[in-house]
Amino acid sequence: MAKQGVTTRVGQPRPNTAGTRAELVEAAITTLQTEGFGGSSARAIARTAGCNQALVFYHFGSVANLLLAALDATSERRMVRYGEAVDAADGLGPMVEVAARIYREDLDAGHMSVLAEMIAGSSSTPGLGAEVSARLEPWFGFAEDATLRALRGSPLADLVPTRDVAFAVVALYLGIEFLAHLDGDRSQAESLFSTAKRLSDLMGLVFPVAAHDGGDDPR
Amino acid sequence: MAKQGVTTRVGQPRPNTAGTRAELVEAAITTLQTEGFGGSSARAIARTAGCNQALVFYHFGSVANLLLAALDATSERRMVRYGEAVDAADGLGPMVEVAARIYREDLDAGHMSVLAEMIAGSSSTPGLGAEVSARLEPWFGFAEDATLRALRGSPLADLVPTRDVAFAVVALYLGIEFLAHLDGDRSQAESLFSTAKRLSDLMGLVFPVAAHDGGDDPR
DNA sequence: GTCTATACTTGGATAGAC
DNA sequence: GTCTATCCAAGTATAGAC
Repeated sequence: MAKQGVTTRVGQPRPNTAGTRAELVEAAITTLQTEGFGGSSARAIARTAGCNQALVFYHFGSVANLLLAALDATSERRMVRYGEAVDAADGLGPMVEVAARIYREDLDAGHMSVLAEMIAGSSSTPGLGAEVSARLEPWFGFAEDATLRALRGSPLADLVPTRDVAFAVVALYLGIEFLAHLDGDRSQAESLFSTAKRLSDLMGLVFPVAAHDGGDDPR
Repeated sequence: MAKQGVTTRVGQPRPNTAGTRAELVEAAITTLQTEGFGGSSARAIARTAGCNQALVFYHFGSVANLLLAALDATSERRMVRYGEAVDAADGLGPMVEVAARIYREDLDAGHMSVLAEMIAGSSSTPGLGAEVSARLEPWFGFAEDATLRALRGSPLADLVPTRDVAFAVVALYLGIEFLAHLDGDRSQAESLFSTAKRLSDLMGLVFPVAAHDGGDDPR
């Protein structure tokens, strides 16, 4: 029925080109970013990957599984990258700067996008919530570590429960991502980060770091 | 085809019972809450409303329009309610208490749920983002007003740009809603609010309020 | 205004040829 | 492993009877 028989490459099976599986994962990532969770069907992802729709089910069993694999892939990459950035930051001011840099880099790379879409889709897909939740756990740990690093040596460290701060930070990042994506406007987030920077500098004056030389308390 | 002809009430048109339109809006709200954006089809909503699927299109033209009407309905209700609560709060501590109370009440009533689902669905539905974004605008204004009220009379008022705080507050609420809904766990949010309360009390000691008699604006 | 019936589309998933 | 073909379910939307 379909016009074929001519020498088109369409319809020709490509034998095991390195890894269709990996290509599908990459395609799932970009499809989640551009079309959202609702637009990430097996057909849409396969189109992006340049392969057949049936391969989604052959390699992953279901669309949801492929999407989770996509989330795993970006998560691992970003976790490594952010770990380095955070390790290089000491104190509140530098950590806020790192946070802003991570935000920008992440917005471009789109990891938060992937995460946000998976969270968004979890409300409508039975069982997905638990899977996504489990994959979110390391990020709370990461944020808690960053919080400890940011407050180390400051009297604030004893006043604020790092677990709560970590939760708030993750929630805030998530909320910012949703809002920024909603109207494509980054400026509000940028403004917020620059204000945060200014306030953290101010905080550094009120609560000087104890660890270094004698910045003794003004009492 | 379907067995009919007997005296079942099924299949009998209910003439203009007060307002099917309003019933559909209510059904859309509960469907968004229980099934999420992806599960809120015309059929699902009509089932909840106990009426026919075709009525969605007769009354609203499209599913998206009905969902937007649902968002409008909850938004208006909650805006009135929160306005009263915020008007009764003066100073940082009381405002944080109000924020926590609003959070709990809202989680039960499910307005944030509806908003979150609409934001979630906006990534996949062309044109929806702009509509939702416009409906979010009043909430930024509301948060900004609450921020002004919370900081009135404190030296912090001159240090903190209220617009940035408002943006952060909305983003944080949104993020918390998504996270709480993901695994059905409220405890992290509760912990965060109680920590916020403790810190705001502490802040009240560091930056004491200048003048305050509960009446007209303290200058 | 409300219902039934239906046309049309898209998507998940499987069977089987290559 | 990859593709074609196909089945089936669910959704949007419209036409027309009541």
